[in-house]
Amino acid sequence: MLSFEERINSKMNSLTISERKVVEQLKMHEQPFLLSMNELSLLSKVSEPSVVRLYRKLGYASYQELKVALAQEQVNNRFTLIANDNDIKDDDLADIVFDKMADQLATAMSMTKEKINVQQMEEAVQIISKADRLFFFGQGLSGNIAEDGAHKFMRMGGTTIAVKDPHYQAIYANHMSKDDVVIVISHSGETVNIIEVVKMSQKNGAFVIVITSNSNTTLAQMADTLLLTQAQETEKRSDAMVSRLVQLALIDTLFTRVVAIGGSYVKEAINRSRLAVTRMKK
Amino acid sequence: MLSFEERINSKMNSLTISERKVVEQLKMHEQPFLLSMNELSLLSKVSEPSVVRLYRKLGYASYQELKVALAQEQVNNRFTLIANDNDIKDDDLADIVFDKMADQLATAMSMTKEKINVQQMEEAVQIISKADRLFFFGQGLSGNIAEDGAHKFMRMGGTTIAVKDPHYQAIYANHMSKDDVVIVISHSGETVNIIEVVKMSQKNGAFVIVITSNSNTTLAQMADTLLLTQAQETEKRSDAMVSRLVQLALIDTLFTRVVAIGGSYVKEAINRSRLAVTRMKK
DNA sequence: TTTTTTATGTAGTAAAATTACAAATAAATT
DNA sequence: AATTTATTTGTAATTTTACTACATAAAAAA
Repeated sequence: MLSFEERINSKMNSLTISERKVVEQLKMHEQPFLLSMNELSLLSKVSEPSVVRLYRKLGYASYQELKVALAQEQVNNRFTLIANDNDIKDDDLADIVFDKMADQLATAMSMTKEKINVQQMEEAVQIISKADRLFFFGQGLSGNIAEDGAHKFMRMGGTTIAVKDPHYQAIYANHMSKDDVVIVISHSGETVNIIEVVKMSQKNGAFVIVITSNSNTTLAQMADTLLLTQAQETEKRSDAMVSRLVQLALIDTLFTRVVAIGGSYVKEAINRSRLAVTRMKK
Repeated sequence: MLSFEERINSKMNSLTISERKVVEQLKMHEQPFLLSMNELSLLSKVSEPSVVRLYRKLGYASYQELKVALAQEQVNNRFTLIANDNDIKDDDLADIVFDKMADQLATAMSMTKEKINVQQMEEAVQIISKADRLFFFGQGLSGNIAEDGAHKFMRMGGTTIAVKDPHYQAIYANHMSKDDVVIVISHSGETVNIIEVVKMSQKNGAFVIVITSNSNTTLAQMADTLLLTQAQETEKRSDAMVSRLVQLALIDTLFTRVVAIGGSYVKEAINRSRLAVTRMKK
């Protein structure tokens, strides 16, 4: 079903002057779907039949149909408007802050989804599944994400290690082999230590998956598989927070896929891990 | 603005038999916003004035207004329907998995937003701002969230400690004072250790903020400030992942607010922290 | 200039929404 | 049980809205 906007765009040059006046009013008005045909014709300074001819040209069977379409699309426009003014201000109270964050997160998630290369990602899933050892490398705040990821994959029963300390990362990198997989999390993508470590890991044959928020970085270029969060850099104060959440969601996605293709064996292993934790809590 | 559904629910018992027949038809019909009043009255087997009386009772000024509301909410219902089929299947490839996760996350975020008590949360922000020491308690996966939170608040320059080990938590709890604030993260809300630790902290006068996903838990009941993620338990495999992301977003919200009311002094402190990290990376 | 085409409006009609009021039903009072 | 009162519902008339047929005006083509 074509949207009002699309219909206008495709028919604009075949519209008469009077008809364009009506379009003008419809676009101008806050809530055009509340206007009667009479009101609309008065506002547009044209006759009612001109209004009729317009919506017929646009492919609506009745004035009601036009109004319904406008009402439904208004909802979408409203969402877009909110999403555009989602900069967090100092005098926004907690609920507003949270709401704006939700908006930014939703946007970031859909932008990230656009950038996903399914083939590459599924290939990465295969490689993780067959990996001898799985390393999560991250420093600072990204270190927490690394730990979170490791914590999850650990439950599958394989060798999974999170490394936050740059020296330890270097040591591990020096002893990698071709059956090892490294998942590197970096917000900036330019941390010198990490770049060195990745270089060394790859030299030793390890497969490197990079999760970062910018494709124009040294780290991104080196990746065997690159997982990008966000396509646009908006320089908002909350950007780092949001991209962190998206990074976690990406790791969750990897995990979900690895479990899915792993079959019953893997699922049982995870179940055993869960039971082990539950037992301990008693 | 109340939704049609909400209006019905709040007015249902004050509706007459004829009026309920109309509601019945509106709910039944695929596209009720395309019905004329005459059609609707015929379908409902009542007179037209009965239809008028119904929408007046529901607070709509005209039949057109009711139709517009129904048309707009139909869009939402459509989204909800899509959102309801977002169970992640084993044969969903990575991009689909990620997409469904984004959907679930968006739903969870908006459900959480509904549950936010602004006054209480802003009060918590004030208390955190004035706190002598700030503790983040969490075990297992929630421990990573605790560390993430601590990492962030730490940059403000105060005393901020993440504690993942139950024994350490117990020790800290025993030495709390009335100027201490504890933020407890727990998915289940029933972890025995954590409950004991919270009890002890409160006994010593500490203020306890609980972040969990269910209000019917022991931990939730004990909270001085309760931050709930999700209102509804759907028992999906991905629920834990999603609620973890929402928990992080809640902590980000707290942090954003604390920084906002802290003014220039706090912002400078954070800036110094950032520079310190940047310098180290060179 | 005349003819043809295109654009627009006038006036009337049909349909839809709304109102005033009365009939019917149910509840309360005597 | 009868009468009054209140509530619910519908009938019929009125107003408003959407739509149509046709005429006029303006523009383009012959």
